[in-house]
Amino acid sequence: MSRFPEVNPASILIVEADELLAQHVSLDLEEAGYYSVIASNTTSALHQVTELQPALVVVDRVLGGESGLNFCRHLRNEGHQTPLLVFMSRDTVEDRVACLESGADDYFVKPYRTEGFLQQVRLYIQPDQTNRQQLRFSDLVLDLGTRRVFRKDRTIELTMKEFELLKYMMENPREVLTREQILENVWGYDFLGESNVIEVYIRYLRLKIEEEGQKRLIQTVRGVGYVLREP
Amino acid sequence: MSRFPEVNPASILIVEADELLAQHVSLDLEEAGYYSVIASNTTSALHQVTELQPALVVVDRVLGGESGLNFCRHLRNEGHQTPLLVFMSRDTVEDRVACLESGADDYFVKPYRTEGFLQQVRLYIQPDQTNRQQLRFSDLVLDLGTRRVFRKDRTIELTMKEFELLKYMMENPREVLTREQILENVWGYDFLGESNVIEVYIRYLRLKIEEEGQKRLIQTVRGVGYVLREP
DNA sequence: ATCAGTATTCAGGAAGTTTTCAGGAGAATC
DNA sequence: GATTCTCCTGAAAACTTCCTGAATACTGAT
Repeated sequence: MSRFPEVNPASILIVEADELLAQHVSLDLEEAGYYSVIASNTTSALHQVTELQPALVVVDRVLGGESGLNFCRHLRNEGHQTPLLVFMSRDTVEDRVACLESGADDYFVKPYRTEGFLQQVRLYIQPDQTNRQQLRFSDLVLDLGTRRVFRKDRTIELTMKEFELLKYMMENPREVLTREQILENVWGYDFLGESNVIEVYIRYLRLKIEEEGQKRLIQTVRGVGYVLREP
Repeated sequence: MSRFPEVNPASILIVEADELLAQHVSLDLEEAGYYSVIASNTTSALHQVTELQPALVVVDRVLGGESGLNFCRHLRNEGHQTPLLVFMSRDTVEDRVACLESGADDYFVKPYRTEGFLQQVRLYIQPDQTNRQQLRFSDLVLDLGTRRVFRKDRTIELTMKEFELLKYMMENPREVLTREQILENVWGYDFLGESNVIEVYIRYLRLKIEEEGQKRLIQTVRGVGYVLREP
């Protein structure tokens, strides 16, 4: 178990089709100490809102064909209370009204000034949302509350043993864990049987969290065990 | 076993663009019995943190264009738990808060007083991190936890026998080891077969750790055996 | 020049790991 | 209580990597 308190920044979802702008916003937010995730369309965004449960959502009014305001309405209709900020290109009275009517909490105009934007963000982030119990490693997030994992925009469901194993590894990142250690900590055995449970479960985890040519995070250390480590 | 008891000082990473200051901090730390490594930019620093796994990281808030605090945040987001100390030029309430919010554990103000600085360092170096088992010889670091070797900026993976052999040699630096000793300690044989395993493995090690015209550390002592010694 | 000691190369076998599969335990549903 | 489903776990085959001895080339001392 970690001796150092985990810093658990609040997550913010950016719903933006313009990739460059999205990256820009993301950097600003990370610089301010938040953890941000980008969704480029409303389908993905909707998924993220329900799964990741961000503390705040930033939506562009125009999402390449789709309407950001419709997205806001949809979220509100579904009962989501997450604070919503809307990016706009123009700033007329009608625009403002349309924004707020769609369920958004606030809006701001592109091009935005970083400092003003961050002030607004701070205003809407709920302080207690920042303390969700999560373990992070690289682009992997393990939510201890919902017992789920996120990687990129995928949500991964884990079974009991898979979860325990990944949790143990994420509590000891970059440390080579021997089979003995794993068996003892995850299975509670204090002997080394001739079973290959560990191998099988490592495989399950790899299948789930290393889909489609993503970089391998669970590495084999031949003759010793396994490590969670970036390639 | 070596006549000179191997001390195992904790490694400290200094992330500082100002070379003079970096050297100064480094000297202070080495005088206090620590092993220090300097990184002049965040890219290099990130690499060192993941590979060398220092017991403590000292970061300057200003890194010639880059932000030290962003570096702290980045580390925390990636799941690193290493204690972080931040150098600051000013000391306002906002500065302190910004530091701590970035995930740093503590801060101190330039110009620093050596004694106070060292006290803080001692405070944050965890006793069991001090024992992050590493063997060092010249610019070679053997990490017993991750079972890897670092030389300069390179990370080298070793196989089981290579690791055991290098470990044995690094436990007995500057000592000429006979083939008998090596066979007994690394292979567990108490007889001298007519095999040339040792030669072959010495070669493997040389290939891996003496890349590209670096100085030869594993020397042959004709008629006797091998030594780990600087040229 | 000779020769013992060392370096290099290589290929087969040993050891370790991945993958697949099937049966059984236990929970959930009807 | 029966049925279905998911999850867990051993066994075995397929695969990969590492280890090792043998054969050959090189080196330095006398």
